[in-house]
Amino acid sequence: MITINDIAKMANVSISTVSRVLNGKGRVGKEKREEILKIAKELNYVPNYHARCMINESVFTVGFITPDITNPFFSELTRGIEIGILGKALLILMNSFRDPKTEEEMAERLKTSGAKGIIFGNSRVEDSFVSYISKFLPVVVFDKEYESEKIASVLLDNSYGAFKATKHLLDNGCRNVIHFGGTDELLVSVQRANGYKEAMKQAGLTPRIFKIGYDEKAGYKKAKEIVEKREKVDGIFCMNDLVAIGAMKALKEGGLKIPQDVAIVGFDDTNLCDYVSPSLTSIRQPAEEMGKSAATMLIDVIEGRCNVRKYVFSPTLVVRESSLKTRGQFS
Amino acid sequence: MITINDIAKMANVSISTVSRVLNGKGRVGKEKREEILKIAKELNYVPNYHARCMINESVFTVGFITPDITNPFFSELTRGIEIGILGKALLILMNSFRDPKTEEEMAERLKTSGAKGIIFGNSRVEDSFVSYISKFLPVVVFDKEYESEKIASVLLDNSYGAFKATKHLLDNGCRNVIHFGGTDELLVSVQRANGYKEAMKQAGLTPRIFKIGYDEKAGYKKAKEIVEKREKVDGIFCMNDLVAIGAMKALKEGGLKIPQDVAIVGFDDTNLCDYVSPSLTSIRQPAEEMGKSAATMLIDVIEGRCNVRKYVFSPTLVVRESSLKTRGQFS
DNA sequence: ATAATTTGGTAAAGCGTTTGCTCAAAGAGG
DNA sequence: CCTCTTTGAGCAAACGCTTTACCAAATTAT
Repeated sequence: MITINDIAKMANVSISTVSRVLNGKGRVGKEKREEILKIAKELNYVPNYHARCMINESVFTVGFITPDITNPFFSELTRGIEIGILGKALLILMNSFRDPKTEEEMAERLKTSGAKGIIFGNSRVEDSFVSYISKFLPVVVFDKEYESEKIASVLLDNSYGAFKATKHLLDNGCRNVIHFGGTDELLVSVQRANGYKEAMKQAGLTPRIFKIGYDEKAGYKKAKEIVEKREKVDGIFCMNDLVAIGAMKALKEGGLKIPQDVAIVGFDDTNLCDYVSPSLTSIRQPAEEMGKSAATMLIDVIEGRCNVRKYVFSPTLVVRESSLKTRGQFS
Repeated sequence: MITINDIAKMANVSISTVSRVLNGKGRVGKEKREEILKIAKELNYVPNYHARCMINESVFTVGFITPDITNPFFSELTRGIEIGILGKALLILMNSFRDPKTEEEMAERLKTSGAKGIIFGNSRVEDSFVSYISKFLPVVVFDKEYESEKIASVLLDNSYGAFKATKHLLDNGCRNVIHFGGTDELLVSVQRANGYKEAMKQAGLTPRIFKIGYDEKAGYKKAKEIVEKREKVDGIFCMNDLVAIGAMKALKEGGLKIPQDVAIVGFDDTNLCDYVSPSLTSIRQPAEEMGKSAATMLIDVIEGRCNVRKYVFSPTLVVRESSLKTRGQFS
């Protein structure tokens, strides 16, 4: 590795002179300046990042722990975060595959690796761990709120979104609406299940919830089962778009028409919704915006401009073909 | 920030003793050891990463510059890379949105930020820039090969893949097969277009290539145009799955049946293929494997175990419904 | 001509860790 | 009782860089 010292020797000047030239500070004669610049270039000199960091902390890194980057919702979120921190920090991406143990290890890793902040995307880590890690560096958490001053949140009213989705199915003539949800360890799952239950209750119907998971495979598998058992189902509210897409495949394979036989609503409103057929009605989370907010909030805290501690976003219903039973029947 | 020095003062020992305790090296009396450990814990001490890096470079970072993390192919690739570097390094993810200027800036940024290596995912940076940056730190490039010893490659035989795809469409009875490709700046686009041309030529047909882009929108827009102009087209080979999915939507909206009226083949074999309808025939790139290879190759170079400089993967055709014209007609 | 200021440059003090060397005290062996 | 080894702990250098205090020469003002 070539250092500022090597350059100094070559140019027959002191290291401080070299440093001044390289940083454009102080006054150095023109000839020496150019000489030094030339040598630095020739030697492909790159200032040592870590040495630099020890003095002035210019560019730092923040970590984003995501359950599954393959899910378009999270990739959009990631993009938002990237935009939010642009120029301020570097983003370290980590994929936990939804394993809480892995998430903890990753956070620990970030902590010992000089990261200046962590964003938890929709994670299953225990509250106690979040509190613990927040003692060391600022934290932003998606979809979960904490007492502590040190922990910022980006929230979406999930139960309201789920309520809307379910209500929409009911309003469109569905009576036997079931819910494909995630596991109870994930708060988001619980909230969405609650919204669904509430809507069913208000309509005087009994909710049926299947806790199946978060991806296409899970949706496909369960829907397949339901088709084979010929269960009486005319609407499914899925906890996310991937599950919905998986379910749609199974239903179609079973010869059922969407939305005429079974209407479907997803969650997240990923860009896929437009491109599956029938296009998928979904509850929109403004992923990119949410990511951006998380990032700016984190940067603010890191740079000592602590103010906002919470962002709340509203879900909106985006109606597409997969849920329009009535119109579907007559068109 | 709390340092080893603070602990030393509190415990009335020298900093070297503290360091020894914390690192489990050297011999320190039991009482002092426990005292020091206790104080460190109470103070939430975290060793300064950068100071540490200046002495022994344990955990380092590598950067991955991806054109579009939203594309499932790249998120799978990313996952592969993550798996490949697990435990060795941290991954810094950067999204260039396919802008070569941005890509250069990002690489420069990584360079000055102490990253130990860079992976370029399917990028449009100029060769000269890759050569330049490879002087500073090891580089792995997807889909492009270089002379230099310092630049490793992960390759896929794109033109063969495209050839297979086109051949498959022709074998299934298509005559008017067109190609939705990317722009010429991206080598992958050129290679796939070439494979397509070759297959058409062998069949005695004239190729028609539209250079449209890389996402659903691009595919949708162009297909819409073609539908509206009522062009004579019975097969489309798309440069990637997203384009294919966009095209499928436009065709369906135009009342055309897939595959009966128009057969479609994509590229990448992302997990979406199974879930669109009709399911999408595609050319498989083993994304996760490729990512893993890139990562291990990079780590090998960084850690001085330089050996492999190139990985070549083979594309395979994965047949699904969207291309089976003949069978489609009779089933 | 002298004092005041500008200009060009050096030397040294950190930043937080790790580690080789030194040294004292304590225990073991003769 | 003296030497030899082991154990415990400190000093100081090193990692590569920035920054500040400081000095000398050159320029300008008085």
